[in-house]
Amino acid sequence: MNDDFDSDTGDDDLFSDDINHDVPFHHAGTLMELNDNKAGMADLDKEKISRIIEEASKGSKFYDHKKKQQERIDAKIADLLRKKKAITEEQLKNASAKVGQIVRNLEKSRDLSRTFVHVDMDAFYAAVEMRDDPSLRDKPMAVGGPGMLATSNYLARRFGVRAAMPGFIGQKLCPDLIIVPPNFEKYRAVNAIFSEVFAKYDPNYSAMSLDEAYLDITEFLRLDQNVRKPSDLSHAEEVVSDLREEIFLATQLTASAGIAPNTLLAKVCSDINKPNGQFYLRPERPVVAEFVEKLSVRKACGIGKVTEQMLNALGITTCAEMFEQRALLSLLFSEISALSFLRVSMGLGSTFMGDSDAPAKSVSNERTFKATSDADFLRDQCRRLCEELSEDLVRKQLQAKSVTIKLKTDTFDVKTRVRNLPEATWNADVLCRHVVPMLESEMAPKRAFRLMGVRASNLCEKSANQQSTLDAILKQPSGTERLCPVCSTSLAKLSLALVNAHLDRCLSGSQQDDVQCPICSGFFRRPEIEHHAATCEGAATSTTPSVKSAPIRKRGAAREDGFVPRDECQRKPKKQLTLSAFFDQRKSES
DNA sequence: GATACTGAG
DNA sequence: CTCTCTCAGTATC
Ligand SMILES: Nc1ccn([C@H]2C[C@H](O)[C@@H](COP(=O)(O)OP(=O)(O)OP(=O)(O)O)O2)c(=O)n1
Ligand SMILES: [Mg+2]
Repeated sequence: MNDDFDSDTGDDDLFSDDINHDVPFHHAGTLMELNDNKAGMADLDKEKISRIIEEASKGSKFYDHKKKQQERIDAKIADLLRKKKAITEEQLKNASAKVGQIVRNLEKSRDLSRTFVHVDMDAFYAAVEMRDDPSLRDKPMAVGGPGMLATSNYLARRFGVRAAMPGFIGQKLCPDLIIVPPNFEKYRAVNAIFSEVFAKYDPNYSAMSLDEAYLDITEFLRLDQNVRKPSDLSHAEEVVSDLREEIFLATQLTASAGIAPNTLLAKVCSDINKPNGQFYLRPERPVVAEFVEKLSVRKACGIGKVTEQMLNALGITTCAEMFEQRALLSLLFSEISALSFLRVSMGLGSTFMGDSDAPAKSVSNERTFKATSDADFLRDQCRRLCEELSEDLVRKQLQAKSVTIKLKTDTFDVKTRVRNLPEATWNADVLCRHVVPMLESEMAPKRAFRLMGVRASNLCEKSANQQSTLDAILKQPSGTERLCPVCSTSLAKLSLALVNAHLDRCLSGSQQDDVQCPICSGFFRRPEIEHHAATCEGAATSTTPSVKSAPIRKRGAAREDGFVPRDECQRKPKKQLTLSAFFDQRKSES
């Protein structure tokens, strides 16, 4: 075991200047200039920040919930420490031997041959808003609403204003804080622009969100023949500097980047010289070892607030300490967790690109509202969530075999209930018929909810085969009226949800005579529903969103339990095609 | 298999 | 007044 990971690291200061290459740009008077005013007159220190936050939240239901949550974590930690106490020398010795073997294997698998870059836009949403409204540039601002902030600019961060903080608390920390509502379409458009830059450096880049991506530039470096001025910078640093410059020229926004031999390290590195900087970690084992040694475990992607607390309780703060305790950790945590801790502490990370086109495993839709126990309101909310989810499923050409309802009480306690469906579906009515009973069994006169959500999982994709038939349908001249391919009823005036409901029912060959109107929940005979629904919908959309009372649901005959006719979405490869064709049509119209 | 928990952005 | 939303993976029973 003398080949332990940290056994041969030198004493050189590997963070000295010749290794830590910070490469800022020097655009005169651009965004994001932190007037580095010293012991900030306006700045708030940590004490003051937490005091204000504390005062703003004390006594609230949210605060109480957080407290209870923390108590559960403390109990878990106490458990962990008890478990640790019970471990014998003998067990530790055995574990140590086992882990030693794993360490050797991991070490053998270490690959320093590839160059990964993690690119992360600086204060992304806020930077876009500042770019487009110069009056915001020298002011503390955040993007979001009074209830929640998505991010803040760097000036606001000095006051402690951060992402995932409610806006009203942000304003207590910083009375001059300007809160701008988000423009997601804009961020998507900006993302599309700099994504083209990513693609030039790695056509296989992997986007993690609208503002960050991993690139493997190994290949690019091999092919890059650009002649550059002599400099202290490595080839990789030059290239990444170019990349960031290109992003800036294309968007007027700055990005930060980390360059390292794997994605885990690249991500950590992108944070080091943020904003508008980059950090290069040389692909040499001792350099990586030294780097990781001092690294706080919290910096590793996957180790969050809770795990950090647990590790801290074991006396582990840095990755070096985590490596020292590897045998103990293998006894206290699951195999998966222990292995991931070990990899982090050795500075090992992924050296290949994640599947960016991996199929989705779930699709969900949830909404927070004013806490209520009103049954009609909740059922109505539930139905809307199902309808919206259904549209999403159709758009993505996915059907669900399981559906989950999520409820959050006014005290912030969350409950989820799943139900497996007899047949995969994307039909809003079907989803709804399964979800509503789950909702009802959780409702109690006393209990008020502040959030409801519906999730589709166990997804199956509609086949490409079906997709092609759909294309044929779409080729119809745009002037022609859209008819239901099964019953030939005109569908021109119906909304996406209604067309969905109609087609699904028609295509399923359902024998059911009663059809429930998705708007008013009333039941109608098949030939009448389309006309009714069109008018009903017109009325509904013109009224305020918070319609308290939908008409009472009358239920004719049998089948309370949301039973789905067996052939609802079975068979009919061809007809399903038709269905999706319709939706694509509608989508391109709107 | 169902539900809760953790983490990310 | 006012503490998000979506998705993935893991833990626990
Ligand atoms: N809880 C969160 C965290 C982030 N975001 C959004 C807003 C951010 O602009 C964007 C990118 O997230 P980052 O963590 O990269 O944060 P920023 O880009 O805003 O700042 P930084 O400069 O620290 O990267 O994602 C969000 O909506 N909700
Ligand atoms: Mg960012």
